Formats: sequence, C-alpha cells, structure tokens
Amino acid sequence: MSKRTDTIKSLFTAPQSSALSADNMPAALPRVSSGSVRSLKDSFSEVEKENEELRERIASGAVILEIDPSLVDPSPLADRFRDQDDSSFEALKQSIAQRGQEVPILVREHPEAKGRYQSAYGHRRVRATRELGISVKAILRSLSDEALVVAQGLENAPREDLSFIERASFAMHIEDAGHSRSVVQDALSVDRAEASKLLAVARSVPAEVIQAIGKAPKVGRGRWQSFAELIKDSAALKRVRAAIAEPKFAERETDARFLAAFSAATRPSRGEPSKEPDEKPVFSVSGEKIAHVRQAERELKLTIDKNVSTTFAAFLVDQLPALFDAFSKKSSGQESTEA
DNA sequence: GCGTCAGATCAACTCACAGC
DNA sequence: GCTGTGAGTTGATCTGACGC
Repeated sequence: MSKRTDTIKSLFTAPQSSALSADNMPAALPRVSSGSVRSLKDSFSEVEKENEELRERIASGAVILEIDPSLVDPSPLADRFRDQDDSSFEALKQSIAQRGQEVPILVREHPEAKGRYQSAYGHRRVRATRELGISVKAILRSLSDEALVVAQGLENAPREDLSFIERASFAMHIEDAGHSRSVVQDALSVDRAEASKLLAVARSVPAEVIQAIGKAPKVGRGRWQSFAELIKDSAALKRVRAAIAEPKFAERETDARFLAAFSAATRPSRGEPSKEPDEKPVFSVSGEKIAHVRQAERELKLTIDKNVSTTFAAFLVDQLPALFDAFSKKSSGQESTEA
C-alpha cells in the first residue's frame, strides 16, 4: 500500500470503542443529562472525568460525533473553487436526506473560537446537513495546522476531481499560509517538480483571471503553463482582462471560458502573424486537387486526398530523399549567390 | 449503434542544471 | 548537499473519425 493510502486509512481507523454517542460528547457540545438522581457535585465530577478521557482520546486518535453544522467553520485554506454547478450538490443533499450521511467529515476544535469546530474536509456535507436542518457526523481529531492542510489535500486527491488550477491555487494558499514546500507536496501528493509547476502557474496568473475562468476541469497543466507564459506579456494580459470583462464571457461554461481567455492572450495584434494553423489545397498541373497542406506552429502535415492513387503516396515517399537533396543543393546555391 | 484506430491531452516520473 | 525549475519521456485516458 502506498504512503498516501496508508495516511488516508489512518484518518479513518478510529477504534470502535472511540465512537461516541450523544452521551459522551465533549464539553463544547450540548450535553445530555447523565441522570437526575445524582447530586450536582457527582454529575459535575463525572462530566469532568469524561471530558478528561475525551481529551486523551482526541489527542491519541479520533472520535465520531454528531454536531450542529452551524458550529463548523470551513478550513482557512480553500481547496476548491465555489461550485458553480449546483446539480452535484443537490444530488448529495438528496442522498443524505434519503439515506443519511454515510461518510463523516473531519474536524478539529477551532483554534480561536471556543465551542466551535474547523473542518479539514466535508464542506459540502456540512452545507447539505445545515440546509436539511440535521446534525452532521464528524470525526474529531486533534490536528496541527499542517496536519489539517495535509488531511484536507489527501481527502481530495483520491477523488481526482480537483482540476489543475484548483490544485495550483490550493498549493499557493498553503504556501502563502506559511507552510513549507514539503507540506504542499504532502497535501497534494506530488513531487518537488510537480509542486513547483503548480505554484509557478498559480503565481503567474492573476487571481481575478483564475476566478473569472473557474475550475476548467478539462484543461490540464500544459495549457495552463502556456497561458501563464503568454500573459507575462502585459499586452496579452490586457487582452485577457478585456475578454473576461465582456458580459458573454461569464455566460460560457468554465472550459470554454479558458479557451476564450487563451484565445485572447494569443490573438495577434494588427501586423502580427496569425498562429492559427494554415491550411491550403494542393492542385496538379491539370487542376486536379491531389492533397492539402496544414501548417501549424510546430509541424507541417501533407495529406494525400483519397481519390488519388495510393501508389502516388508511395512514389512521393520514395522520392523524398532525392527531393530533399535537390532542395539542399538549391538552397546552398542561393545562399552563396546572396553572399 | 458499435468497435477500432489515431491523435490529443493528461499526470507522473526522471534527469540535468542552476542557485544557495 | 539541498532545493527549485525546466525539459523530456512514458503510459493512461479521452475524443472524434471511420468502417461495418
């Protein structure tokens, strides 16, 4: 088993005995009375004893609670963009309403607000239970800031539904919060090289541009890197900002918004050569269309038409070395003449 | 409609290099 | 030596074109 899987498993392997009912919640939660026949003093000392046991259990592992979702604050580091498509959230909400919450969220005690919690993951489940007016099942663990970030990242990694730019932004937020590169690597389960690329893109593309484009799930590292490189040019960035300011930009789907922004960044100004692939038909001397040539930035593709004999293609391939030789001689002759 | 194929794109990885 | 970065490679996956 991989290190990553081991870590994830360890987050969920709380001993059975540590699972708590409403009777043994920590002091921060509304407590159920332990019995009216006991004296107030006895009850108080028992609560204190239970709390002490809980503190030890929280420190050593995890306990599962049912808590009021309004007491749960999100992690200070956003790991995903706001869901612009609420259909999946509605499906989650419906599932919880029908079958109950099957997977608990992970929380820690809020470091600053006593009686409140901070979630490492499960923000959507918190929102769903809040809207349904029911309590949320949560694993309560004692987590440092770094452990919170790593748990947050590790929970998202196996689902593989974070887009490249969401991961890049998450990496930047982690680093901006003062965590080391190794925390970024652990949280996102990436190596040094990949972490470096994520951060390079996140820091090259202005936040408002990323927000305007959205998660763009179909756009991967390569195209985001190209985009980041393009908008280093202030003129290109200006064109992108103008494009995202257009009303119709926001109406597009997120991947289409990226393409529109990319197109704006690459759009040549007057006088610059177009980078769109250039496609031209090739005709024989008698006027018959025999092929077409598609010239892109990195390659030139010659396609022989279907109606042309296949032996012509074989003939052409056979003649290529001689043609190139003739071309080389002609080129060198021209250069010596020009010199 | 279904299966096959080629091309495009992706994440993950290795390696080399530069700066400290 | 450690860390960050960029270039290149590889295998997996997705998508559209094509033939049946």
